[in-house]
Amino acid sequence: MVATEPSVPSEQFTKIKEPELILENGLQEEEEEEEEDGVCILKDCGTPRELEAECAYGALQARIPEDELELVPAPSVEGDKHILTLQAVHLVSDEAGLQETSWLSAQPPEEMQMVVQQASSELPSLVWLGEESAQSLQQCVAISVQEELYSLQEMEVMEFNVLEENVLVASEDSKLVLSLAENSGLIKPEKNEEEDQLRAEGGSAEGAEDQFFFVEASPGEDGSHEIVLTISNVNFEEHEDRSASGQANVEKANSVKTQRKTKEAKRTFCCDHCMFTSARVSSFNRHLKTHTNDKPHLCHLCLKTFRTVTLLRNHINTHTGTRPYKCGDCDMAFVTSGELVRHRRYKHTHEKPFKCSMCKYASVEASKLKRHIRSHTGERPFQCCLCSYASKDTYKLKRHMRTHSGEKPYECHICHARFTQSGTMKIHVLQKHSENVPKYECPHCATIIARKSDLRVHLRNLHTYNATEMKCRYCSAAFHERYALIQHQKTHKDEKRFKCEHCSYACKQERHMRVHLRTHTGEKPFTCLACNKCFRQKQLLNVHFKKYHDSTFIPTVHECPKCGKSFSRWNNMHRHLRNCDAGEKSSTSGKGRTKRSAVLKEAVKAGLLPAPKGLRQTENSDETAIEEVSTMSGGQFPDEMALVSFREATAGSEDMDEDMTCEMILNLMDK
DNA sequence: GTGTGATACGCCCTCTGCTGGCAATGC
DNA sequence: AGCATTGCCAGCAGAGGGCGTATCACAC
Repeated sequence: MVATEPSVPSEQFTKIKEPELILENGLQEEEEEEEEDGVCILKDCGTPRELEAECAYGALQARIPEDELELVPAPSVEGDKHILTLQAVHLVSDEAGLQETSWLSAQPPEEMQMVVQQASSELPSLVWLGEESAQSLQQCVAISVQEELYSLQEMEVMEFNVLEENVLVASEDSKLVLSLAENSGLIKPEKNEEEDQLRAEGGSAEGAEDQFFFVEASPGEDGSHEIVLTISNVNFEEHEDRSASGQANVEKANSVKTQRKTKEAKRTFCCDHCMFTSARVSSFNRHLKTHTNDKPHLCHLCLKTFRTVTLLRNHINTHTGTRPYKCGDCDMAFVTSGELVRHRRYKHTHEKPFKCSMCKYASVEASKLKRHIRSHTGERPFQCCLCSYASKDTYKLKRHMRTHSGEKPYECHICHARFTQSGTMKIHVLQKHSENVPKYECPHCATIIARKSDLRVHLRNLHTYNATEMKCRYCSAAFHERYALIQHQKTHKDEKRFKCEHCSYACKQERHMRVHLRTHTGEKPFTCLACNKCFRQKQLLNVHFKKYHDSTFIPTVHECPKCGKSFSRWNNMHRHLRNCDAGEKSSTSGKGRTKRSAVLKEAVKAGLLPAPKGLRQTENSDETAIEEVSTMSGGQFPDEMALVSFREATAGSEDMDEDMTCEMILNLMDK
C-alpha cells in the first residue's frame, strides 16, 4: 500500500502539525501530552566522502545491502532489534507533486525484513522504508528531503545522515527511534509508548494504527553537518490530496531557512503553519499571532489595526510625528531605537560591522554586504520577464522595466522634458537651465567639456597612450597620442609640401601635383569616346564632349545690360560692356587689364554683374581656383583652344588667387 | 507581557560610468 | 558633397547609502 501506492500523506502533513515539540535528550514527562509530534535536530557524524565513493546513488543505497539489511536499534530502545523494509517507489505521473519529495517509511518492527529496491533512475532519491507488501503497514515514518535545497548527491548523503543521526536521537528520546545498521537504523515508535502517547492525546491505540509520522529534513544552520527533522503525525484517512500537500511541503521548506539548533536539551515549539520553532512559549505564542488576522489594536486616526500595542504605538508615532529617539549628533530623530543606532552608524560612528572577505568593502547592514557580494559572484537573481536582463537587486530590475514600459517618471519643471532616471533629469536641469554650469577642462589640451563623463571619453580618444605608432599623413613623424598627431598635422596645413622635381612648381595637394606632372610627361589620360581626342584633365574632356558631341547642350546666352546684344560667353559680354559703357575705349595694357580685372571682380562681388560660373568667392579659393576656372564650362573662353591654353598655362600655378585668375581670364580674353 | 537590540527585506535615492544618436565642424 | 571627428546629450545600468518597517531573540 504505502510502499507501492503513491498515495502518500501530504495535505495531512500540514494539517496535523500541531504545536510540536523537539524531542531530545528525554522529554519531560509532564509535557507528554503535547508531544504529538516532534522536531529532531540531527548532527552529521558519518563520513560522507566514503559514502559518496561507495555509491553513485548515495549513501543510503551504498551502505545498505542491495537486497537485505539488518538494522540495529538504538541502545536505549529496550534492546529490541528492528529490521525494516526499504523499498523504492516509483511514483506515477499523476502524483507528480511527490516527485519533488523523497520519502522514507518505516514499517512495524514485526516486519523484520528489509528490502532495498533500486529506485528508478528517474527518481533515484525516492526511497521508501516500508514493508515489502506494504499492505500491513500501519505506521511508518516518512522523511521529506527537499531536492531543491541540495544537489542530488548531497541530498542522498544527507538522507543517510538523517538515518544515522537518528540513532543518537532515538537513543535518548525513546519516543521515536530510528536507527540503521550498526550506527544506523530505522525504528518506528515503540508500540507501548506510542499507545501511551495516544492515550494522553485522548486517542486510542487503534487510532495509532493509522498514523504516519512525517519527518521533514532540512539543513542545519552551519551547513551539512546538522539536519533538522520535523516529525509529524499523518492521518491516513485523508490521502486524496497528499500529493498536493507534499508539494506544499516542498514549497514550504524551500521558503524557510531552518536555523534551529537543539544541542541543548530543551523543548521547542513548532509552528503549525510554518517552519518556525521556539523554545519559549511566549515567543511561540507571539509568533502564532503572525498567522492570524487578529489585530485587536486599532489606530484611532486611520482605523488601521495592529497585532501588538508596540506596533500600534510606533504607527501612531508616524501620525503624530513623534520620534522619541533623537540623534545626539544631528537633528534626526526616529521612531525606534534600532533606527537611531543604524543612523548613527551611517552618519556618525561609521561603524561597519559587515565586512567583505574578498575586498575592502564594509557595510552597516548585512543586507548591503549580501548585495555587494553579488558583484563578486555575478549572481543575478532578479530576472526580467520580458528580456534576458537580470539584475542583482529588485530596484534595478524595477528601473530596468521602464525601458519596456516607456515610463518616464521624472519631469523637468522648466521645459517639461521627461526622463527615465532622476539623475538624468538632474544633469539636464544643470546643463540646460542653470547659470553656473560646471565645466570640465582637459588637463592636456585645455578643451572645455560640459560633462565629466564626456571628458573621460575625450581623454580616452585623444590623450591615451597608444602602443601602436600613428604616422603623420604628410611626413615621417609618428606619435603615440592622437592629440599630438593632430596638432602636428596642423603644422603642415599651409605648407606647399608637394614640390615638382622638374620645375619650381609647388602645391599643397598631391592630386594637384599629379595633374601638373602631366605637363612634363605629356600624358593625356582622358580620351573622348566620340572623336578620340585626348585631354590632360577630365574637366577639359567634359567641356569638349558637351560642346561637340552633346546635342542637348544649350549654351548660356549673356545679354549686355546696356544694349541687349547677346553673347555666347560671359567674358565676351563683359569685354563688350567695357566698350559699350559711356563710350570708354578699352585698354589692352597690363595696367589697364589689372584695373579692369579689379573693377570686374568688384562688380561681380557687388552683384552688379552676373558672376561667371566658377568664379564665386570661396573660403579656400587658393586651393580651388584652378578647378573653379576649369569649370567655366559652356564656352566662357573665346574658344576651346583658348581654354586649353589657359589650363596649360595655369597648370603650374594652381594656387593663384582670385585676382590672378581674373587677370588670366582677361589676358586670354585679350587674345 | 513588554521593551530593546538584532536581523531581514524593501524602497528610494545618489553617484558614477558607459553607450550610441545627433549635430557641428573640418578636411 | 562626402566623410571623419568630436562634443553634446539622453538612455541605461552598476554600485552603494540611507531609511522605513516587520519580525525575532532575549532580558526584564
